[in-house]
Amino acid sequence: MSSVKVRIAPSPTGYLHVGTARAALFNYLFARHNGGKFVVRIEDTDTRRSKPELIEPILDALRWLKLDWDEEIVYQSRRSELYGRYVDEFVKTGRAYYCFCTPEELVAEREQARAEKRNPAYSRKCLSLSEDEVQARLKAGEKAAIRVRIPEGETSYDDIVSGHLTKQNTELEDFIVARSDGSATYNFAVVVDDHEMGISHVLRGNDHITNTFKQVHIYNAFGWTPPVFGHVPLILRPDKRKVSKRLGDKDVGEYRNEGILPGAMVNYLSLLGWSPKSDREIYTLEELVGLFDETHINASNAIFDEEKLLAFNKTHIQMMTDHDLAVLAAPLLVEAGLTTKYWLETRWEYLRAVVSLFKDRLTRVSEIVERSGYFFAFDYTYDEKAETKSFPPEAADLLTDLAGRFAALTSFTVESAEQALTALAEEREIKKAKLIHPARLAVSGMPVGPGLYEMLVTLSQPVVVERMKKAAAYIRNKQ
RNA sequence: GACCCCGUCGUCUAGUGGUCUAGGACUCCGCCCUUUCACGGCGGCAACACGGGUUCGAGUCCCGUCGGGGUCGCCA
Repeated sequence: MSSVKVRIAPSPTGYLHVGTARAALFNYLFARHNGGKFVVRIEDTDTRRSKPELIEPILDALRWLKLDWDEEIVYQSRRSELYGRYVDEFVKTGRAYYCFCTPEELVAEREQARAEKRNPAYSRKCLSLSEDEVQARLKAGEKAAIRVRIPEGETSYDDIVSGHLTKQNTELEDFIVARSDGSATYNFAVVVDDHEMGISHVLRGNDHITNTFKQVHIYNAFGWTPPVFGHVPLILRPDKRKVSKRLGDKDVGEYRNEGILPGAMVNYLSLLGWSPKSDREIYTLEELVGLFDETHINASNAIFDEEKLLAFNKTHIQMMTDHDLAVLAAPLLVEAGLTTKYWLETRWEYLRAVVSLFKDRLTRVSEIVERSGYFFAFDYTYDEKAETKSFPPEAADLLTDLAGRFAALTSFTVESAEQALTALAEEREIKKAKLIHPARLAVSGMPVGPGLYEMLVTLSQPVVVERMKKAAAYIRNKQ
């Protein structure tokens, strides 16, 4: 495939949602797989609705996903002159015409059409205006939008995903290509840009299929060769509606804040509407680049299943090295007030050991905050429910005894700690559980957590001894 | 409503006429491992929307029905 160039064209009217992220991913994978270019174009032709302050968050989300782009970012808002030239040419050559209908009139027409169960297509009222009248009204300062004149016939193109698609031109209607303020609308600007930028393939959501016919018509009218189109299936909510910010669907940034790994998001998204045709599901971005094949894009819409995203996240966390996980966990722990940046930096090995204990137990990286507090401070309270079960009166004596034995160990290791505990249980003829549960609660305040002995060793001998003695005193005090 | 797209377990999917008593993953349920919670291992529940064709043979091809989604803006 020669000179592949694709683009992701987000509109800064909202944050990056999963649908756009997935489209970006497919375009990125397609470009990288074929040694082509992946560029970003900001579609902000609608000055009223576009919010410049949303551009950076969108780019940030793209960077976070590691979908790095080539070349300079193109802003449609800075290319109005270019569109204007083509619009003029369109009008001059008779492929478009002035329309003096006001938005209010058009809305009224549409409403009436719907009420009468007719199709709400434009009436073409202004198409029959005489050249003289048009010029006179323009000269008088009347505002006019510009509409394409759709000829009779049909428009068709070959879609990578859905095959040969055809639409009768009567279904297209004379859509507006330039607003009455002279600015080009989406369907026109997109064609000019994709053509000027040398875009070879357009992979986008199938909610654009209707637009594609309109755009293909413009390409044809200009005598340009359209890019190859591929309409990927939509990502739906569990209620089967298109994902939408309005309905409260999370954007990529929110998933990021919730502790989702970019690799997990990319991996999960890659399998929504595409398949490597393999039983394997876990891949890195690099592996996906190697595997991506646009002919394997599905045609049917997919429901976004957060449960499965979470499962992927869990797996991707397990795939990380202790060091990398520690890098992610550190700022979260500091932010939560559990420790300080300086403290962690001077005790990196400790952090790494702690993180390692939790690696197989985290669904989200952020969970480490609420689960590992006792590794950084001895200010926790004992879990109430666990206390009634694990801190019976006799536990005080047992903890004191166990603390003494731990203190006496010359080498505090997983093996020696377990041996000491086992020995005590045997001597007292009690189940090990009678020691394990109180010990866990004493040193962590929690009924659940990492393996007891690993946890003890990581906390260190003096800390463990101190905490067990404190717990013993606490139990006696309760009596 | 019109037009367009789509239709395999609850969800994501494999399946390109016979190897399908339909495979994998998530979820859920058992068992093992572990005297915690997980990880891991093993096993289980669960689907070809329906009806006609075509064919020796259809999840796979064709048509229809039904169902779902999308679009119908001087938004993108």
